[in-house]
Amino acid sequence: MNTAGVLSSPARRQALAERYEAPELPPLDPELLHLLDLPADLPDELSIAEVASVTGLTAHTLRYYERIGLVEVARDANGYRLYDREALARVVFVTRLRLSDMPITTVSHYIDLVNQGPQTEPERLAVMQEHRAMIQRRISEMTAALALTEYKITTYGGTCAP
Amino acid sequence: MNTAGVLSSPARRQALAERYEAPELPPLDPELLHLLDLPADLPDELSIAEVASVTGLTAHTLRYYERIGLVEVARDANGYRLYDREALARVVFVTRLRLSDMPITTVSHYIDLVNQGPQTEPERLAVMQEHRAMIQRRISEMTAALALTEYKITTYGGTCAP
DNA sequence: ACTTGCGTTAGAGCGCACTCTAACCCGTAG
DNA sequence: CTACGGGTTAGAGTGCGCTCTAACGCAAGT
Repeated sequence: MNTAGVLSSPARRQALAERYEAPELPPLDPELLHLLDLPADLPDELSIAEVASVTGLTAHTLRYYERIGLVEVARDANGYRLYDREALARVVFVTRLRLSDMPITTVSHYIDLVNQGPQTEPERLAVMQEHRAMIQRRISEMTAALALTEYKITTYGGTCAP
Repeated sequence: MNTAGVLSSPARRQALAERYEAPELPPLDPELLHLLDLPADLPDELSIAEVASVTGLTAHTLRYYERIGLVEVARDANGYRLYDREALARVVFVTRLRLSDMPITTVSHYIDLVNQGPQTEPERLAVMQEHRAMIQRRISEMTAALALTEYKITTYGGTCAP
């Protein structure tokens, strides 16, 4: 069994950090895409700092997600959080939904549905279908905005006219 | 010269609304895309309610944009706002940048640069180039999220695993 | 023994972008 | 005359999603 000491050993954290640490670019959003291919050879149980490293979220945010019921996390003998594979998977899943601007209330609702069992599958499907529509709308807005921006760039300088 | 009475005549507002009114769908975002092809035959001066109709913003938001210096708007004899073509163009421009998630501070900075004259063109270009990069990042995030969502939809129900 | 560094909690605070309120003004319709 | 439907202002309030603070616990190093 892991103790808090082992989990937070500098060597281990170092190793994790070297392999998986989020590039600490500008704020939170940008390169979080690296989440989309998390390696499969992570330890079975991670400390909060390690999950933070791997996901790019802060420990504060991870605690917040647990507080509002997005994920359940086990504790060790000292009361420290131990993220197992399932908990990590949840966090990653939530992060991906958040990255596509799904409101936290909706994420929360979806997770409640999953927790309620398989009879909620039709509703989950509906949630995802609605979310897909939203993403598609957002992508076309962004594409239009990209066109405007390209136009401003190629015409240089540019005014405030649309 | 237009009086407030004429500007806010129900008939005129009705006519504008019929032709241009924003579809009042869910919240603000969704179909604001119709902004991307504003008709060219609008009156020369619009009241705040008319600009609200045409752009889909609320009058509150339009006043807010003026307050924080995103646009200057003339007044009639009664102190009512009169949006001329230039003011409308600004509002539309700001709205498009906002739709692509440019923070208001950045919009504001860009507009300050425009107001400062042509010698700021290089910096404006830089702002737009950075914005383009952000949009591209956002589009690829959304595309990845779309793929995840499609996957969840096709595999039906779905768990919270990533 | 004490400092360092990680963790814990409850709860307060913050930044953003609106959004709304209260009190008031003006012109037309009934 | 008065009610109504527009407009005005300064300034307060809201909802979201974190983000931080304060006070504390444990254990390993010097």
